[in-house]
Amino acid sequence: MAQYILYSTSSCGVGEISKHTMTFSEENYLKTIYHLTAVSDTDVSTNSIAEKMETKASSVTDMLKKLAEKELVNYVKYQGVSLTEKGQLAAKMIVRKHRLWETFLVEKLDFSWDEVHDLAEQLEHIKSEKLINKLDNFLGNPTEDPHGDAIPDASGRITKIEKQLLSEVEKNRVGICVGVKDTSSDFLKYLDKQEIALGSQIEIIEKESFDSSFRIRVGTKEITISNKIASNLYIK
Amino acid sequence: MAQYILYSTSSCGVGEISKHTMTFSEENYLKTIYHLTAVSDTDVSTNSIAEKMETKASSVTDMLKKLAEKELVNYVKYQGVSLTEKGQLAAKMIVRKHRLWETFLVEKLDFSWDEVHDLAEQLEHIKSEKLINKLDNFLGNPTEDPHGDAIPDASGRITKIEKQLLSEVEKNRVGICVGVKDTSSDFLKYLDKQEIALGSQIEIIEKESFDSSFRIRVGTKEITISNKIASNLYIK
DNA sequence: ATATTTTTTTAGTCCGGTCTAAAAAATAAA
DNA sequence: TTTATTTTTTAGACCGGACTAAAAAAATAT
Ligand SMILES: [Mn+2]
Ligand SMILES: [Mn+2]
Ligand SMILES: [Mn+2]
Ligand SMILES: [Mn+2]
Repeated sequence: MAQYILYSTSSCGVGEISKHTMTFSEENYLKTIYHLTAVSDTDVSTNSIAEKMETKASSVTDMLKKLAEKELVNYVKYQGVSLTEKGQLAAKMIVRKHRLWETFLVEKLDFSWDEVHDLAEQLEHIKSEKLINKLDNFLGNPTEDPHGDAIPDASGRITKIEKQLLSEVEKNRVGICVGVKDTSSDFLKYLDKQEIALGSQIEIIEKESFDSSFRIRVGTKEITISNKIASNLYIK
Repeated sequence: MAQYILYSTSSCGVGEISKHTMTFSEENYLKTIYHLTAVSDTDVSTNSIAEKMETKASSVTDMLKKLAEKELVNYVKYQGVSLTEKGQLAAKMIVRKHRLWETFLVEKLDFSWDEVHDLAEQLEHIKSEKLINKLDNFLGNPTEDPHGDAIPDASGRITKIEKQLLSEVEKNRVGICVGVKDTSSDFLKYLDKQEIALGSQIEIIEKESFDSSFRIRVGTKEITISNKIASNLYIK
């Protein structure tokens, strides 16, 4: 009875993963685990995956076994899951595709930043290394997507940009908006309404201690934003 | 016991079909029926679908029932199948997507015409009317794809170009190569080797009656091509 | 240390899409 | 017109990926 204890010993290149073709479902699970790992850095729980994917824990367990069988995750039952080298690389390639497609949609097809995520959820599953590398080139090898998120390069490397949540920045600091944490359409449309975009200059005028709201100057005009807004905006 | 006799009475617009989301498989069946109809114009047989899709007749029968249930095809058992108005429009939209993506890959990403079909087989299933219309615009609303096939417009209309198979053209005629019938990578690479491309001028110098081969001038140079080649090249 | 609650896994079902084998209908041959 | 062949459909199974309900393990509370 296999216990799915599969620790990757040798590393592997991008070429390896593209041989075994993955299903959409497998790709979505890998991507979710990758994103969950990024925030907590510990092993990821079955429930957290289920919650994020809006599925049931039992479905997650099933899939974790399959992914472990394919050596994409380290899975020990009741003890959560983590990505193997191979799994991490595969996940990064999906994220790469997602973010490059988002960039294409905004830069070339004139979509607005709140429309592209759902489309990229489809496009990220198109299987072709050549296509994505040509697309990358066509776009001028961008390092960030329309939401300010880093785009992994063809070998999976990420150049991470130092940025801080607006909510964790001291009064009087002036910075440039370089990213958003929440990428929901609602939030992005709110930012459009307030004329906050990537590249906007933001100055913190006042922090209200009572409700942790912020008085900021964005461009020329002064506005008040809630703490929830401030904690979803990255500045540099 | 339903007999699947579903004749479409009222016509329907593009908006209609985009509501009910189709599976990849359903889309592939529709597209196949569409293409088979184009050549014979009579009802399409179960076996011909199976052959073209490299699947089994029993699988086809199953799917035809489902498509009939959704009023995408007129299906009477043992009597073949045809597309309803709704089904034909849906099929055209898939073909539209396929050919626009092929055009994008060749025109913008610098793929060669023998590489794009398989990729377009994936991309044609991306669900978004807005995306495909924006892509169409980005490409300058092309009317033909890289193989000379007509691209249906947003409402499904096709401007068909008069063209003839090279094999059916009389001696001494001079024409422009405007399309290929076979779009296999092998055939397209052969044409590359012979420096025959869309737009090439072709003059028929001689028809060899013994093996029906052709002596042609393409550009400056003179070459001999088999009847099989000639019957897969369209000229105007 | 024991009982309770939460998390995770297992067992069993379902659905879409495929398959094989066998039955039924349509077509072709005798 | 009867027989043989081909085409098509049905019956039953499998697989991937989801679900519910119940069991088992882990975490928390008493
Ligand atoms: Mn996104
Ligand atoms: Mn993004
Ligand atoms: Mn094609
Ligand atoms: Mn084509």
